[in-house]
Amino acid sequence: MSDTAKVTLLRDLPPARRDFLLRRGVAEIIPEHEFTDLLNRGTPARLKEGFDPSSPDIHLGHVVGLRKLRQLQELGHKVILIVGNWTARIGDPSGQSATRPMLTEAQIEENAQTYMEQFFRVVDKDRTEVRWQTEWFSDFTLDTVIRLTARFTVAQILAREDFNKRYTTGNPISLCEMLYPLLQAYDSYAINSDVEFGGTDQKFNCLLGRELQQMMGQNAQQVFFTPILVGTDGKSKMSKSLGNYIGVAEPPGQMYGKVMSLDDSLILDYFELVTDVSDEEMREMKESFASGTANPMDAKKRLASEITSQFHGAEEADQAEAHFTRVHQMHELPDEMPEVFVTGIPDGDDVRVDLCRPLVEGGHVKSTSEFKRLVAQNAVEIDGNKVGELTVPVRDGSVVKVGRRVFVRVRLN
RNA sequence: GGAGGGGUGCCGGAGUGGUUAAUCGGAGCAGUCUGUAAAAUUGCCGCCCGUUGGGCUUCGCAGGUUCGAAUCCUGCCCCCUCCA
Repeated sequence: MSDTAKVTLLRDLPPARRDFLLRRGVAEIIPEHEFTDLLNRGTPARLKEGFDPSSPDIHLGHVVGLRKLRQLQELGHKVILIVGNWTARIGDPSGQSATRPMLTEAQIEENAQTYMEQFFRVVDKDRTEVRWQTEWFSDFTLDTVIRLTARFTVAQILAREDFNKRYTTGNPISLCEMLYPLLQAYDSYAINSDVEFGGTDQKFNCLLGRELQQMMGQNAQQVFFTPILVGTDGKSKMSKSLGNYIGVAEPPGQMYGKVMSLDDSLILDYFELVTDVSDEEMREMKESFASGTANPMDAKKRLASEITSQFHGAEEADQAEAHFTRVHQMHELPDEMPEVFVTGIPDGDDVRVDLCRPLVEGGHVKSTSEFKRLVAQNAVEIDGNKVGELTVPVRDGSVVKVGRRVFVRVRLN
């Protein structure tokens, strides 16, 4: 590990850039003056980010912090990615519903690989050190655990807001869960972290890391909090369990579409947290929305395009936009669509076919019942005409539209 | 160890013998409308069937009572609260 890598000092950056780094998409830096000192030190800082490989998908909510890591890497700093394969194995017992099945090592390994693949779509792999928790937790003895837990008090742990709320409302908290912040704190010690990154909801865990490091004779890490991104429901934090997320691995069309379905009120937040669009531009947008001189839809298309191109490149983003404009705004057919092969009974110029089975088998419709419902709801069109029955006349090349998003071209066998 | 409460569909949460495939809310899907896969509004929302009807499988698990059970009985598993 060499510290000889070139590091760009914070004070050498143009003020605008410095400001962008320290203000844009930042909730809080603790303590801020130490952080700026660190960035002026001239040697690579060790920036810690951890994850549990219990679920492999990264979404835009994570991206807020990952973008910061990336920006700091560009100055020459180093990211230490911690794979929480030990904490994931213990399993997070939160949630009153039945015991969560323990992940096998193979599953954890698989999740971790997927996660990292997605992680490195934002963060520079060459400036990242990947460390697995097993490195330090595997040979922990009961003795070590006791000595670790002896450093903290129940009151300290209960000070954490969510524990506190659960405790006072009589909801269960398992001992295991109380151990969780300690383990995360220990990670900071194990890798000698300079700064830990996380959303504001990680405040307690990260600050505990500071304390533990100090107790154990290390420099206390600083903590860099990024704001919580609101999910596609417009209300709650973006999270996988709530299903209100936009994943970084989603196909471009879907990603673009999901952004377009965001509530207008979220547009500026998203610009701020997950794009590089300048503050001035954002200010202009805000004014134009207020004065009614601009259509939020146009800003949202810009947003969707910015986000999509970050993960899929400009070309894919343009295609996604073209598709969106064409299909959802102009109500025309997409350029490309999957094909289904059918056989049917000749009927004049047409052929009568039962579309249900091929569509279900092709995965375009969930079930037969679902298809029937759709037909009954006037949601199925063939070549632009609504159909009200299950067996329908088609010809080779006919386009079947099911609902708003599914387009399929019919091929006769 | 003692006392009490509870396990319902993707989630939350009603329902305590029949008209309940199961109120309601959220999520999801669809129609209309539109400035967009926004908003609003209406409908759908277990699976299957040549389908204004029929079949099958659902209310922790396994049996039982009954013409009939998510609802009653027995056993088992799991969760929570309080006391110790």
